[in-house]
Amino acid sequence: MEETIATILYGCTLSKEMEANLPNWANQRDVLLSKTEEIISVFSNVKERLIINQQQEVVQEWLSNSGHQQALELFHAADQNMLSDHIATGAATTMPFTVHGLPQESDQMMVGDASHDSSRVAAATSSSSQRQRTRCRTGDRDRRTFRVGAPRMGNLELPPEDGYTWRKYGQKEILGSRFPRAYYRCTHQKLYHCPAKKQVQRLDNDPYVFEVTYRSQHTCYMSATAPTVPPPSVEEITHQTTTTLPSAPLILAPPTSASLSGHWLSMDIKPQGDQAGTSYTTTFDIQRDFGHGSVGSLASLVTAGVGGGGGVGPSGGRFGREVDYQPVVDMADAMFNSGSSSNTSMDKIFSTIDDKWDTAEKKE
DNA sequence: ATTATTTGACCCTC
DNA sequence: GAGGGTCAAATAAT
Repeated sequence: MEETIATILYGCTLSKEMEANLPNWANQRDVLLSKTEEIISVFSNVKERLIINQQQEVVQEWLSNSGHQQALELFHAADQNMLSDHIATGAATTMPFTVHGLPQESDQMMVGDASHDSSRVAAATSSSSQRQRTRCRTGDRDRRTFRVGAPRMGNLELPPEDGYTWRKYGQKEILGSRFPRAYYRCTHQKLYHCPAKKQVQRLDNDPYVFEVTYRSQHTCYMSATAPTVPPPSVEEITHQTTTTLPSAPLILAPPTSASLSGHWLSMDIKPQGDQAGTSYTTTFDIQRDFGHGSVGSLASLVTAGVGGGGGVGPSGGRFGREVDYQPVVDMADAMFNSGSSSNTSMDKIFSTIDDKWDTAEKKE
């Protein structure tokens, strides 16, 4: 932990250096890019360390408390990339932690039609054998479906956060499902024309599991509410998405620090439109990010707008009012995973940017 | 006053 | 026409 703190302090030093030299560097894009990437790198490192610690603690605590020998085996299996077998045999039911990761394109690619997704989901969530109609709406082409565990304590209605702020715009009873389906869109839809949406539905046969379907990509990388480490919760490990174009490139890859910083530095936040025709089916298993390997997957996924496996609900919302964008604050915010974004010196530095954005927004 | 949620109605696709 | 998805007015929370 000491090493982590030291890394944080180093990152703070770099940030202060940037703050102090900002007037000089303002016109030196390359320098800004370089420095920003350095800072991002440092804080990404910090974040990974923290995530590792948290996940390990949660897993160990749960295992020690529950005495689930099967889960213990599962955990080790995950560590050895053997989880698919467990899932296939039904062993992987619930795990008290959230695991996000990148699907491997080679992992059990399933050829399917996006339009069949809802049918499949409905069929899976309904005990009845009622056959659902196939649909293929325009927006169905970019869908990624995850199963996310609901918290076992507290408000069972709310799956864990996924780091984004969503605004609920609808709810509908679904034929053959006991529970209604909730529809969410990105809170920043207006500001950034962010097309991201998600649907959340509780499984019929397991009310503790939500099926979350993400549609379209986030174009608002600078979330006002920074990506957060989901609380310890049960998360279905099977992730399923559908594809009409098996050869379509996966867009689940997390943004590189360069790509992210590119967005952040340039403030070039433009609608990227739907990734038309890029929906896909991928079934993949728990990621092997515990204790080793690439641990930044969670943060990366969330940051990338991929919808890293879960979360629902009126996050932000009335419990966390939307704030004006403070790009660099958010950047640091995201890196720190804090969610608070005020009272920093960065505010002053970028207040002009805020003003400009506010003005632009009011013009609309 | 502002922003989010709820919910019935409407639209779109099959 | 059926059913899923979205809109938008009403309502609630802050």
